Amino acid sequence: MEIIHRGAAEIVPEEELKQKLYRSIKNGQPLRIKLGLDPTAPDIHLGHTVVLNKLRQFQDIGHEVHLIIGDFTGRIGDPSGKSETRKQLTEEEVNANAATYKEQIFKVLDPKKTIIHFNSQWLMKMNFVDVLNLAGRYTVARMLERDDFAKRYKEGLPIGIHELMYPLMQGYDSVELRADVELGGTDQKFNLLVGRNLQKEYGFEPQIALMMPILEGTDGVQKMSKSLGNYIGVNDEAYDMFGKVMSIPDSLIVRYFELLTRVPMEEIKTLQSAMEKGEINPRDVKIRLAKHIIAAYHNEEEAAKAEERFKLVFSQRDIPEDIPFVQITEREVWLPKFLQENGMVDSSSEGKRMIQQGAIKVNAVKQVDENLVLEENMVIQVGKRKFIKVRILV
RNA sequence: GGAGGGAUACCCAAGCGGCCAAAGGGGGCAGACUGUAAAUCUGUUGGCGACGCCUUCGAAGGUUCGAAUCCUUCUCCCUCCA
Repeated sequence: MEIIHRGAAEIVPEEELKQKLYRSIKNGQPLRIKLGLDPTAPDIHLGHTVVLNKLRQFQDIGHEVHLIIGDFTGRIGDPSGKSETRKQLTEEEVNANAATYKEQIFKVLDPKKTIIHFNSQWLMKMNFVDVLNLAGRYTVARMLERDDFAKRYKEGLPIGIHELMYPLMQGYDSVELRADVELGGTDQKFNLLVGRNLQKEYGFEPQIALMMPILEGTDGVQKMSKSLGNYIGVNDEAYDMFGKVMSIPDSLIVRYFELLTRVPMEEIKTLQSAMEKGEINPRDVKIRLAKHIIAAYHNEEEAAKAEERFKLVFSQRDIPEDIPFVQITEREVWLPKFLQENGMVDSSSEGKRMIQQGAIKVNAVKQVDENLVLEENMVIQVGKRKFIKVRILV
């Protein structure tokens, strides 16, 4: 129970979960833990892993994870809301995304205890009678309890009938699955509870809703998301990951430890109080955090290497060893263009700006001239973290 | 169905015939300080081998030597009335 509690934002109702766990232990029957996935975003980042980690913990104590890929909604397209019409996905796209998902998700989950479903399996088969039957089990008033519906209704903004159906579809997945527990972010609370109610309506044992907090991104304010550019992807390079973790604000350190690592809570608490008392530099705690995270998605060795390189580049302001080479044939170059061609800046105008602002270094010396004669093994640096090394082709 | 108001760069928001590649703020990027933290200060924020040229102010036309600014049509959004 303590394991399950860690990091959880809310468990509804907690008492029932205890009973289910107890019963499971007694009769050796694993619980069915559900998580729904959107088939449109195949790039998993640490924000997603908050929930995945919790699933993993369930697996570790013997339970069974059921992932539902929401290919049905993805395939019919969601015409709702202001956000421009979501594009319909073809079957191939859905499958391709699902494959990517698996590859990334199994960095956290145990494949042996994971079962993947597609909700089109049952939703596609329903006819209008079935749909009405489902819809008849819920009322508009209850649907309007949901925050964003309530708000829109009050403000006289449009709510599509089909939008009212989405929670029902998701909830129906739980019915089909006979889910014991459904996980989701706190933003999913309403949907998870609809699932619970529908199960009751259909005469099954209702699921427990377990909400995990929404993780803040590296900026420390907004939720982690790819479009905001404040994410750390599970497929990120080890060194990159290290840098991103190091750039999070101090206020997030403990949270990240709790939600993203397997470090025991007592240890985290010790670190926290040590930081508060000033006995330990938050930076060093962050280094530990970064190593834990990288070890989870790469390995210990990579983590150590990343740390070493990080210290070299940032603490000692030195040039790292393993810089990518660019092969060139012309020795005399106009730097703004050269930087652009090698992906160091977006445009030559930006390149010029960078030079003016003193952001460009050649062999660790600030470069002020736009023209440059390249030499073998010359190291060109943009900003703090972008390096390339010159190799001349004859 | 009728009457008004609006659409400006990544976001918010000024501009209302030339001085507008477009004020200000936010965000981003870079520099200083640092611990690639926070806070602070500074610079920068369409493209182009560039004291000039090209594309941008919802879309398409038009007036004018000259338009983000005026006119016409269209699209979308908001407010009020029915």
